[in-house]
Amino acid sequence: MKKIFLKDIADALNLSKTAVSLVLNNRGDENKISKETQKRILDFAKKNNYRPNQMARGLSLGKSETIGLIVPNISDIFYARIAHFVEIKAKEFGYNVVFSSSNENPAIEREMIYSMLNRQVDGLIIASTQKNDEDILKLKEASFPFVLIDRYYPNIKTNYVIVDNLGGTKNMTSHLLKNGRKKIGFISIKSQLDALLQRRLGYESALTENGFEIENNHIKELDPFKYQDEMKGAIKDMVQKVNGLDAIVFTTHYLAASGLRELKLLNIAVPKKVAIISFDELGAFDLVEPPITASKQPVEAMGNEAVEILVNEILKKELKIENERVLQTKLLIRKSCGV
Amino acid sequence: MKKIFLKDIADALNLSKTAVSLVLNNRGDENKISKETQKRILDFAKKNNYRPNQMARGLSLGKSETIGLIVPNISDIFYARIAHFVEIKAKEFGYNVVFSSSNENPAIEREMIYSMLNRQVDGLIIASTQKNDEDILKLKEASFPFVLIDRYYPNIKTNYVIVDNLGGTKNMTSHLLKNGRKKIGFISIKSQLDALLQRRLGYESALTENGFEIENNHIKELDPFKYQDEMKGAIKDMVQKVNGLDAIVFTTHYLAASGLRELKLLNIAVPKKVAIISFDELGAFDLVEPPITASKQPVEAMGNEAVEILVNEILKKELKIENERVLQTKLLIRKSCGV
DNA sequence: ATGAAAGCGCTAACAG
DNA sequence: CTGTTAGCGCTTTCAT
Repeated sequence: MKKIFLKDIADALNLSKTAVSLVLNNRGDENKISKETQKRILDFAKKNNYRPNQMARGLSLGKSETIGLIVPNISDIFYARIAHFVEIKAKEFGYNVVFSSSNENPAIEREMIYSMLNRQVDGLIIASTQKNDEDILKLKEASFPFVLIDRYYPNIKTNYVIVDNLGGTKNMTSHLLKNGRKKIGFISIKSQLDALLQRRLGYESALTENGFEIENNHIKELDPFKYQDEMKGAIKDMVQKVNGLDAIVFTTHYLAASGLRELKLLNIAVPKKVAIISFDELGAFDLVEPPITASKQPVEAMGNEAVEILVNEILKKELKIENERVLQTKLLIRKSCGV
Repeated sequence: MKKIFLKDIADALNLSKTAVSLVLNNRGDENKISKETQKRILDFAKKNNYRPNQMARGLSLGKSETIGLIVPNISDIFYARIAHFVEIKAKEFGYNVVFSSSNENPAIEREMIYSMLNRQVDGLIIASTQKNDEDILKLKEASFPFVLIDRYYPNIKTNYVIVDNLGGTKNMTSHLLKNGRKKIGFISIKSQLDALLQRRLGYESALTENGFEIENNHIKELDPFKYQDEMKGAIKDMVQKVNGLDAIVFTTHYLAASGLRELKLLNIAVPKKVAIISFDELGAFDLVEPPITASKQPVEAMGNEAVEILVNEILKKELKIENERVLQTKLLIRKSCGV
């Protein structure tokens, strides 16, 4: 594993660094370097396991062939799966990926954005805290290639790949209604995230369109960092105090998991007494008792499209086409809403 | 967001690049640069949002302040959680992390190792396919800082952070025995991974030490990529053909999930007829019906320790101390083994 | 067809 | 205390 440099191979072969560099970058023909010389170079490089120093290369070229991925939390299975597909697709295009978690903290997100810029990533995929208008705007003004994923800024025109949150939740709520539920609760996270707002709107519009009232005490929005503690109270309130509540829409997989946990502890029969339904799902939602009906997000497509848009953006430099993609979720019907 | 360089600030302040560089790297005092000059530099840099180009810096310094993480699959919740803790700890030490998935393919793993070396990562954390002795040896010979995580090479002396697979599984099997199970099956993945071998040994030693025979038809090792298809047959074989089999040890969380799925489809009562127990767990194992008893891996400690060892290694350069850590799993007793 | 030389942005001897 | 200079390893223009 002794390191060998461009110069070493030029010296060994009695050629100039230029020739070697050109050939190694597939520009031999184009520069009319004899087939034979090319072969000598290629062979020597392979034999000695030549590997260019990417920092030097990057410095010279002004690019790193790396893309940055910033998510709220890489250990959330949803973002882990996004990362997985981003990685695969990025690799197809020859890019590596560096990742960072913002932990929903806009200050950290900002720091991560700049840290990645310093490291000369060629582009950024961001599942933003959505409290960072300023930096997103700066990226945009600087024409730095980036695409928002999962969460976008409704007021800023950017590339993004998101999901139809309103439609998905409306669909979920309608499903409950179709199954005869009359008093449907809604448990979400207290947050400014547009996705969460849309999910609430979806829930509300399904109710309204079906002739139901929106009752404020049917709606709970929990603290993002204390939802586990608050869940029991929320469930008690809704099921025991709000008379006859017979279903709950959960806006995230972890809320649904937590909610089901509490329902079980409180000995409330699901779906008999209360039906539940979840936006997005955990790996084992089909094994849970009862298996939870959920709107599944198209993670693979999200990852793929984000990378495609980004790479497109990186390569086109100036001539940008803004891409705004809204993908559909898919309702997986299981037992938690009754038969 | 106009980019500003070291030279720009030197020019603007009528100083040399040296002075600026020194001050910005906190070596102002050490080089006896006047407090006042230092302040001017710092202020100007902050005001103009100076951010050094890390590729240039890295090239010059011969390091990147980045560590590489190679795992089989970042979308496996186990590795996602490892990645999460690795990231947090790395950040504490000022390192970024780039990740790659090998998809259990040693050729890809090799490619990723070299790709990361090219990108001048300062160190590597690898959950190896364990079929890459050659490259691991090369890293070792080259004294390149790295630590193995989750999977190690028993025959190669390296730094590693793993888990007591044998002990964990032995513990699990004993737990079943203590609960009165007499005919315990074992479902694993067909693989050369030492972890899996150890888990089998743990199972076997628990049986032997308690005076039970090891029956070959109580043991199934499924194809890593087709285990879902093979699971039904395995379960049928064991439960319906192997007379009176009353428990199954699963060596991974996804096997347990898949196994439970099939047991349910076959209408086999868990734990009444067959108890199950899992090595490691999925997020919702406490919600599953029945909640699955599982040996939980200390992911946070694994990630933390791997980074600590690695950083230590990176900074100490020559003077290495080999660290070999074996952490304990924790048995979470739930309902799937009977009361 | 091939090579010399400058330059990417930063760090660090060394000299003053 | 500060500045000059060389150099990290690679690419690329411009001569030859």
